[in-house]
Amino acid sequence: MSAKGKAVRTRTSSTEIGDSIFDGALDLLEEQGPAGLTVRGVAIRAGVAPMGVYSRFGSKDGLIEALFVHGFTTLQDAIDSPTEPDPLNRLRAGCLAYRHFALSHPQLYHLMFAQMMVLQLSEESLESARHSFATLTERVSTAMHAGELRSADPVEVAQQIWSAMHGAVSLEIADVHFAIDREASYASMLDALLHGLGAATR
Amino acid sequence: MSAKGKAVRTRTSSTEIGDSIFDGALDLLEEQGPAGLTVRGVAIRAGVAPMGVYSRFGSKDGLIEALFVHGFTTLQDAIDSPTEPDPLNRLRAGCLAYRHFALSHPQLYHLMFAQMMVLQLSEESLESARHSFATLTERVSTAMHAGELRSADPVEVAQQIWSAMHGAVSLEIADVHFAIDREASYASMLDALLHGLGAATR
DNA sequence: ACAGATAAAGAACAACGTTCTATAGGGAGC
DNA sequence: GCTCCCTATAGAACGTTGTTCTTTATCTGT
Repeated sequence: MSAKGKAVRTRTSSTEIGDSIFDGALDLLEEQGPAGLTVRGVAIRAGVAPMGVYSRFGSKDGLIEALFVHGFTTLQDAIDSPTEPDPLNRLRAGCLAYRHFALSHPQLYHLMFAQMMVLQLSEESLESARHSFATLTERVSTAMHAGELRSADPVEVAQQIWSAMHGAVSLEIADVHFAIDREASYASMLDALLHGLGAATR
Repeated sequence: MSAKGKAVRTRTSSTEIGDSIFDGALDLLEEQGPAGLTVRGVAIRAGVAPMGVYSRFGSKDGLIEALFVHGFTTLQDAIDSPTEPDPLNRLRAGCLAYRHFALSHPQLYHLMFAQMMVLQLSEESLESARHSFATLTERVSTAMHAGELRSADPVEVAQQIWSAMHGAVSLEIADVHFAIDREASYASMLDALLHGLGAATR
């Protein structure tokens, strides 16, 4: 309050706004799910005005799109991070890391795939999803060349593996999972599929 | 308009309102996706007042829950409908019917799983999801008893199959599918998994 | 036929995403 | 350092949404 009784406007340094909003959105999303992602809620969390979402991300959808890209970029890193010398083991470890990412960020993972049917996504954003798929395909291809998986179109095989992983973690984070040991169930499904694709029994 | 210039209220027979709203919601959902599912939009489509959603379904969420139950009930029928004499073939046909259902009702399928992470669902509604899973488990169990799948906990195995199916169709209806022949890709993944679970090579 | 309960229609309210208006930060020029 | 102007920030207003409240018509029981 100023000496004249008028409210004093505070103003955030413009270099911090984008990050504050993005971090606030990420936090609110995991804490409250998609219902927590309101423009006002994010702005309050970030300590800025709601208009900041529009100047920085263009719209609420733009903010969601930024979360989408961040999610796929992080997912790609997860698939890519294992460094086992054996190609099949490296692929498998990447698949385990996939689940770990999803379970560590359940709401973000859910948003990434849910928004594909909802949001009008830019080519650039879709590219981030494609990159994570390409990383998986590359790992599959390497295991094929090493003779550890039956030779086939690596894209087709990667699609199958991705489908299985996505289905498993989606049901798991939604708590629609009736198996007792969820981690073992995921590993077992993965091994059954890899075996069906030509891997030696694990 | 009455002779006195006052609008004449029309009133729908109460036995029709619930069905009109539900059918309107189902149509709008498939035509426009979740964004089309507004209370006013559904009411207009059904030719009733928005308040009808509340008296019949309790809330917008209640309407969505009715769609959820309808979806899972229909999905269960799809899994259950094949009558092939051979248990493994019957299971496999049910899995193909699963995909057919999802592709025929992409938005409904998406809503069914998306809402699991969003909606506070009644025990009754969750039971409809469990019933469709139980049907799949039963089919798995029968194939095991016939010696066509390796003996294991049928729940665990059904969970794996469901995960793979769910992942595959989810990515397919979201158009995140890089394989050339999607139907063949699904069948191939299914067969690889069933083979890994003990089925003779198809 | 009449009365009362209930649910249907229509209006109003609070919260939402978005756009508009007022204000302050930051950079350029002197 | 000071002034001016542009831009982005905060705050307010607007249209749409889900929901609740009020009015009105249907339905049931006597």
